[in-house]
Amino acid sequence: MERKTGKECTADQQLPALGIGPYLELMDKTAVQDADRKSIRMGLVMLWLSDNILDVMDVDLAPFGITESKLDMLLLLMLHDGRELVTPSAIADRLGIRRASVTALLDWLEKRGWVSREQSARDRRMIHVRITPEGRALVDQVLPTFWSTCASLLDDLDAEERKVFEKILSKLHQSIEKKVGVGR
Amino acid sequence: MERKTGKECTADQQLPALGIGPYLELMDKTAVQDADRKSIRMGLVMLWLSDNILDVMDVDLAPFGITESKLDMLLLLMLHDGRELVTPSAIADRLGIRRASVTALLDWLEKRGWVSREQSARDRRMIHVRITPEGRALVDQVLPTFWSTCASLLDDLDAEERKVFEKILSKLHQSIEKKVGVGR
DNA sequence: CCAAATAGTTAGATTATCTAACTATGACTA
DNA sequence: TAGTCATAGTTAGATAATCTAACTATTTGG
Repeated sequence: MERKTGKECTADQQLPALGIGPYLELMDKTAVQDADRKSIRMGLVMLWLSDNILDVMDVDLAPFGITESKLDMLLLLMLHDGRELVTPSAIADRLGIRRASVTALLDWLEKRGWVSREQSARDRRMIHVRITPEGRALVDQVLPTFWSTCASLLDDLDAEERKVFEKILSKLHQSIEKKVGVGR
Repeated sequence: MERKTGKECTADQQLPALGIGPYLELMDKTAVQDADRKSIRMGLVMLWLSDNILDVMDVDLAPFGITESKLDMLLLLMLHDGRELVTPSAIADRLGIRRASVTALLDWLEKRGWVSREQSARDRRMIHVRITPEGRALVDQVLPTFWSTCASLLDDLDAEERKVFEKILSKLHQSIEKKVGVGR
């Protein structure tokens, strides 16, 4: 909980946010019903973990010159390649972002030659987006790291813990899906 | 796993990223050792949860016109108020961000009257940052929501599950702390 | 045939970061 | 004490990932 002081931070990367300590301290001062304390404490850890897990992935992907959002898009294209024609609108739907954001992402990926755009002949408003061989090569290169980073999140859990955690995770998944799903 | 299609997304808020489904599909196509599959799958869920947990908190804080980063800073100031003089450098250290970023955050908070800056008399290079009564009022107003959002993350877990999850969380906490701690 | 819907882009904004360079100021040393 | 070095904070300028609103084609349906 205590931050190491001393040596100056020289990182050239994004660093995670405030630890949990200060929050716990504040919670103890705040009038919170005793029964809730444990849940809150666990929620705080989950929040902290969330920040830092994303950070770990960011850092691991960085050497490949790609971010999670962009990898998401490439994977999506890879998955549909050959099978279906993918349009920016469809991508926006799938990724849950706006069409304008997709345009920006595609511009970036296209500039690097990882995706290509082609106007549809049937409906000239539409664009077909495809991953290029270079894009595919990049993904092939990144995936092993991606998988191993995913798996490494559980490194310190033993077999028994993994077993129970699996069930808990799936409950949490559903639970959060319900929450974020509201209003859509 | 499957996205609801149909109704157009009309949200005026940030939406979470690609679900897990596409990743699982890709994993199955990729040459991954069978033993790892389960860990990877769980890691993927953790990644998804991370994105979405932060999102839930963002959404819950939004009505107060504040974000987690800014709340972090206010809480830090609140905690030290009266006890210690807090400088931007110290804040940067505590939050793990650069001094320049602290300047930006403070500018924003100061503009709204939630913090104040005052030059130190003893060392005129230094600035003392304080939370204002208005800032304190804001925090008092936000905290109940913050706590309840934290606690609500565990809503769907029963007593038994919470008990085991607590241990798992603390292991994960340590484990990730070790990872992000490397190189600092 | 024309109005309305749809697809994609552009323009401009926000949030949260970063690095590098700059301005004071203080501290130590020759 | 003058000169150099270190420290504190800010500024300037960049990037990433988003958003909204307005715009341009193009298609569709009455």
